Amino acid sequence: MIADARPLQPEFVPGDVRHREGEVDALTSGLQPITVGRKTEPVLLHGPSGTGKTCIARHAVDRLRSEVVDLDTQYVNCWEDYTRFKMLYRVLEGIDRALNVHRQSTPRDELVDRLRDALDDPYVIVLDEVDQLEEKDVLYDLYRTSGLSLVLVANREEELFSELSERLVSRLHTATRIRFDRYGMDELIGILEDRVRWGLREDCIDHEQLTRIAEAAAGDARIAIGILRAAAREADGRRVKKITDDLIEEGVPEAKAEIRQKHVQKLTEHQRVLYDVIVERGEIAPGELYDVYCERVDGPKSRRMVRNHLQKMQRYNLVRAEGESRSRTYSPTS
DNA sequence: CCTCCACTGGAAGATCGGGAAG
DNA sequence: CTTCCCGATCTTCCAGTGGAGG
Repeated sequence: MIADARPLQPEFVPGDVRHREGEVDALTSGLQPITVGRKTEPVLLHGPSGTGKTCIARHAVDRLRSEVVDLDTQYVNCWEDYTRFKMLYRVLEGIDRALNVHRQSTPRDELVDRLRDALDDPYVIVLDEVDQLEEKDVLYDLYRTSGLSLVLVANREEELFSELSERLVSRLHTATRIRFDRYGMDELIGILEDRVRWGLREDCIDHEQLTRIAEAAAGDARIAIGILRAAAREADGRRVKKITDDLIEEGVPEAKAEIRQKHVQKLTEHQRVLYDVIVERGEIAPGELYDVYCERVDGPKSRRMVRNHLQKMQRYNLVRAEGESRSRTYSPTS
């Protein structure tokens, strides 16, 4: 059934992006100055997840690189590299200047200095999930670096700006902002059709089934593709030739579980224990959660640290917190 | 209404680990 | 070798919040 698995992968960037022509044009013209060797004002892409922000950022940058000689580019996911140090390290990696910085004990601004010294060619950085950055001020350091062009990707614009310092907000005022809305049904089906054509053998899925997937995905292309991938994989496993409604129905929770599983793997031992307890109990009060956690673990951390862990798991969308202060309970996200 | 107290999240400072400088 | 430095992690302290119960 699966002829080519790549178009079904979440990271896949199609050579030609569907239904986002306007956004692509806006981004391309925002990056226009680079083609004549100048740096650009930052471009901010914002909108819900699965609306193509990352995809289009990568697509536009790829295309730019084919037009401009000596253009350096780098993609950084700030969810994974969320500290100042890690993020800057990745940025330096993009121009091969990360060598010899394997140490953490690099003087505070050495990384920024090194970046400024090293830049002679124009450099475009895509900062994905930029709202996950712990220390947003590092954006200001990047902003002030000449020759550096920033493409920022965030879920919610207002939330991002509320966490930025005064000077950054005023700087980013001039930024090109491009808003992404959820895909409509027809758009989502169109995206799925492409992936089916590129990735699956012919006639293994009908328009009706694609419609079902699009419905279940609620405008989120990443989930839609995830469902398609899960269903196709399962069909291969069972050696059937067609994707049926049953397979899609099973694919829905699997696609969501897959995203969750990725995050669970990144948890530390202590975080994992907390997560397991919350999943077992379904819903649990903070005090009880802490008691159970202490019983299960050698050398339990302080309550405060546990709260940090719980916050992190909320960011990862693994755990939901409901209520304030005394009435707070934690539960797993379904 | 008032008081109690479990709970939250910010701030400050202690501690650890690893690499650099002396 | 020791000392210093830095980021990461963790603890301690605390003001603020809001439900429970006089």
